[in-house]
Parts: sequence; C-alpha cells; structure tokens
Amino acid sequence: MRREEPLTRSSQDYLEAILNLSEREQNVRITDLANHLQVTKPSATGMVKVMSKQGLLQHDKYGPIQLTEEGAKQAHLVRQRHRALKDFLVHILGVPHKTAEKEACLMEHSISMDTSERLYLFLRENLTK
Amino acid sequence: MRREEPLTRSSQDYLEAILNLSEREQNVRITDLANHLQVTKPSATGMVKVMSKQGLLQHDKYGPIQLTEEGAKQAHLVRQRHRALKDFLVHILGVPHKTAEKEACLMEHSISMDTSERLYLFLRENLTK
DNA sequence: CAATTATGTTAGGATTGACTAACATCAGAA
DNA sequence: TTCTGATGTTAGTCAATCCTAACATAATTG
Repeated sequence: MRREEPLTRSSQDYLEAILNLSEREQNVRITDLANHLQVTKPSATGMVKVMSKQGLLQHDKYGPIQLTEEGAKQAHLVRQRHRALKDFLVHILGVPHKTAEKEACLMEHSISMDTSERLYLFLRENLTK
Repeated sequence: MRREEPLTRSSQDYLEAILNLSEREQNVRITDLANHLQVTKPSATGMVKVMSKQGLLQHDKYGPIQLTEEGAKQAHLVRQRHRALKDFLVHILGVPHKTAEKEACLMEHSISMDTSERLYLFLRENLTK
C-alpha cells in the first residue's frame, strides 16, 4: 500500500503541526490544530478529512487526530527539513529566530530529501555548536 | 502610486521569466512566456491581464509584453534571490544544477529581502571562486 | 492576395485551500 | 439531569491558477 498523491504544501504543514502537538498533549484536536496553523476550524476539519482519505492520519467524527504510521514517517521527514533550514537561517546566516521560523516554514516545502540531507551534513560540519 | 497587492508566487515567476526573456529577444510574446513557464497560452494570457491591471507590465491585445518600471524593479529583486539560492545550492551544498534550478525556483518565493541579502554576503565570503 | 500556419483570446470548468454562517455534539457545572 | 459553553461539522462561497475547446487575428508564403 504505497502513497500515490504527493504531499501538498498544506498537508505537510498539517503533518508537522500534528506531530508537534502530539508530543505535547496526548490528544490532538481540531481546535488545537486550527489554532496552531492559524486557520479556522472548518478549514482544519476539511483538510483532516482529505488527509484521512489519503491514509496519513486517522480521525473519527468528534474524535482526536492521530497520525498513521505513514503519516508519522512523512511528518518526521518534513520536520527534519524544517529544522535543518531553520538552523541554517539562524546559525549560519544570522536571521532572527522569528523570521527564520516563518521562512523555514515556507521553504521546507521546496527542497528535496537529497538537498535536505546535504544541508544536514553542511550544518554538521559548520556548526561549532 | 504604490503597489498594494503583494506579489504572488505566480506573479513572481512571471516577472522573472519576462525579465529573462526580454534580455534575449527584444519582444516577449505570450507564447514565449507560456513555453518558458510550462503553462498553456490561455493561462499566460490570463495572468498577464491580471499583472497588467496591477501595474507590473504593459500589454495590448496581440502586442508584446513589457515590464513597467515597477515590474522590472520587482523582477530584478526576484531574480537576485533566485540566483543567490541557486548558487548556494550548487556551490555550497553541491546539488546538481538541474535540481538546484528547480528548487531555487520554488524557494525563492519564501525568503525575504533581508534573508536574501544575508545569503548574498555569506556567498561572497564563502565562494572561493 | 489568398491560403495556411503561428499566435493570441474567450468561454467555460476544475482544483486547492481558505472563509463565514449555521447547526450539532459533547462535557462540565449548577 | 439539564443548561451552557467549548468543540466539531456542514453547507455554501470565494479567489487564485490552472486547464481544454473553440474562435480570432496576424504573419508568411505560394
């Protein structure tokens, strides 16, 4: 059972948000998600429905949201890219945290796994930490 | 007469394409633009119409496309970002040209002028060239 | 100049992802 | 348990951007 549809910008954002939220609270709800992503609840409901159909998460009416195995896997990849980009912006370029956060959020959808890994290695070598 | 509407992803792509094309041929036509951006001619016509209304370019029915002063200014900024990103990907990370081109194209919409300038400086210092 | 080919436009839809308004359900307090 | 406020869903829109099919104009060439 392979995933066909590529992740959209939006679904990546949703995945990452759900992953982050699920590490802080044991139940991720539509409202949390909507707040986190700055969208309205109906928007979150709609997207969750789509992602559920794509097998990225599990959600029953009025219930909590849970990533599937596939969803979690993808979410981790997305987050890894996000972090690498943010680290680059903050620690290499000196971009302020807030801006870096915002821009990493946008950029993360544009880079391939390969590039993400290269960035990762680059950071390893250049972050005196 | 200031511009209100922020540039969208698409309009940035169009601006950059028009700028590049206009440096190679003295007349930029709808078809060139459509080919360059891999969209159909009706799509190009439509977007050109919108951008014309926004004062980014000038275009009469069946005529050539020309950037306005404002459009050209924006186009240069977009292209500068694009180039900085591509250079980074190719020369710092070692991403293959083709991939770098594609990804720079996507990323360029996500970074601010400020970040773009930082990247520029970083490249100056780190490209032994 | 007439016919053909290249170029451009219009009309009509599809899709993505957001929104508001209104309704439904749930959970905690009186 | 009933009421109420928090949470979730449905229905209906909207805007951006793309598309295809069909038509219109321009340019080239026999």
